[in-house]
Amino acid sequence: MLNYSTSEENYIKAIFHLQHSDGTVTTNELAAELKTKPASVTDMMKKLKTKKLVHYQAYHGFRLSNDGKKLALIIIRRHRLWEFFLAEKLKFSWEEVHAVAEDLEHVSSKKLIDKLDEYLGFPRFDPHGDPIPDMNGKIESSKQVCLQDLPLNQMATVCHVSDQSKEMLELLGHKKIAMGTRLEVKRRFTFDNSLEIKIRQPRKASADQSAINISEQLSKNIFAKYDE
Amino acid sequence: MLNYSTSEENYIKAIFHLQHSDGTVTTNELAAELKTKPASVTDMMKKLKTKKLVHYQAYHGFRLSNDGKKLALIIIRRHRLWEFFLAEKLKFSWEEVHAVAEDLEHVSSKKLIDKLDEYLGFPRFDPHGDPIPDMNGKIESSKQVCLQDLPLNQMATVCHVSDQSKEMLELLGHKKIAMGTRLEVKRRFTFDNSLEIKIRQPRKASADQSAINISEQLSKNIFAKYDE
DNA sequence: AAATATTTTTAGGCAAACCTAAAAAAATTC
DNA sequence: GAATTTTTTTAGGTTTGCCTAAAAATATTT
Ligand SMILES: [Mn+2]
Ligand SMILES: [Mn+2]
Ligand SMILES: [Mn+2]
Ligand SMILES: [Mn+2]
Repeated sequence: MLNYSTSEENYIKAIFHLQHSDGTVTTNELAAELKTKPASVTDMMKKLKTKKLVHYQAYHGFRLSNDGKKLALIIIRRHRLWEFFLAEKLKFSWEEVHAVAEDLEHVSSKKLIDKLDEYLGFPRFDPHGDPIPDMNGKIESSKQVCLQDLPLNQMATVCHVSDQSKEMLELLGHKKIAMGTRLEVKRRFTFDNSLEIKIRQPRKASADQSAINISEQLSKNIFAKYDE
Repeated sequence: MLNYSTSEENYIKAIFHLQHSDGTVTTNELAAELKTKPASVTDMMKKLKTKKLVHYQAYHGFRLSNDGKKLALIIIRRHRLWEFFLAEKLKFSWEEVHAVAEDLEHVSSKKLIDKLDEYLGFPRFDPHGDPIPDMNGKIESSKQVCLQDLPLNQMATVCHVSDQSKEMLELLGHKKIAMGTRLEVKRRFTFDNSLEIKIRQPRKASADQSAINISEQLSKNIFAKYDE
């Protein structure tokens, strides 16, 4: 595998994070994620396409190729191992590790990362609970939990609904929740254990991100997997 | 202190390494050190001058300003701490650490480096025996040794001659060795403990780098300090 | 001190990664 | 399905860091 610039790596990682199962990623989404302009994204997509890291057709979004996915997992592996090192060994606090790892992840020596992994005792999760890909890019799929058990602000993808009654489906339809819907819990009200959640609209960058409410009963029947 | 690019940092560090006591550094020297072209060096010197990191006058070489020196010591601190980490904790071999540290040194979080320093137990020397600057940029001046005790290929600066007789000075003059001469020992012959040394010509980039021979008797009377 | 050789700078260009503004395509609304 | 809005791309520009070739300054020889 060749060597990629910091910028290319940041794009690849961002696409990986935005892209889920099915998903193609849009120009505006990626621009928002990377705090850059849509025109810059288009430039970069053309380049990444010639390097065969993404599938891209003008005006129709893009997704990682197999090589692109492999690369993304390498970068995520680096990132999370460094986060673990910073928290575990250097006693950085939980919230500080990300920013520093954002730079360290671009040091590309494979030997460095594999030795670091060994030194740390092959940790399986980073300080945020996200799984660390192994040497072969294998990543533990994070467990599925019901919405009640989801940490606040943890983006997750709906993957299971335990009650499939007509009434339940009616409610889900109304709330615009379906299999594959990506959401995060923004607040938990202790009075009645109701949740305030935000649904991430696919193919809409900054569209109606308004929060909706979920009763405890409903939340216990919706299961989701943490997004990476 | 502001943030500098990887390229700027590499230039600053290279100037520091080439510049000794007195010394101004020349365009060709720096170009050779950085494996770049003289024209690129001139471009960068103009920029570093406007940033007040070097004193530079066209056609008359350059040297680091006080700020430039401070920055150089920060980068060298990072570099050597990472080398120590790689060798000591990750069990990298002696010769492997440099290349990796060359990248890690550009991750600029001060907190990262200070915590790393603490984690490593405030080491005073890197795996090559070079001193590690402390948090304030203070660096231990490396000890002076006679040429016999100098490790092979360790660039050093002549700083003392114990025998000052006419005969000795005549010989030194002939061999073109003087106070401040920079040299390195290339071979040691076990038969008679004579040394083959190379003298680095100041203000001449790739000039007559031919090796000369030094008898054991002479070598024991010449003292030098490791260069950084 | 002239002539010659070497070193350094200038001039002009290129690639990467950004940007703004305008044009084109796609999606949405009427 | 036509009009409007939104998204995406194109066109053209900037900065950084590099390059080659030519010109200018300095150093060395003769
Ligand atoms: Mn990054
Ligand atoms: Mn993390
Ligand atoms: Mn470096
Ligand atoms: Mn070293």
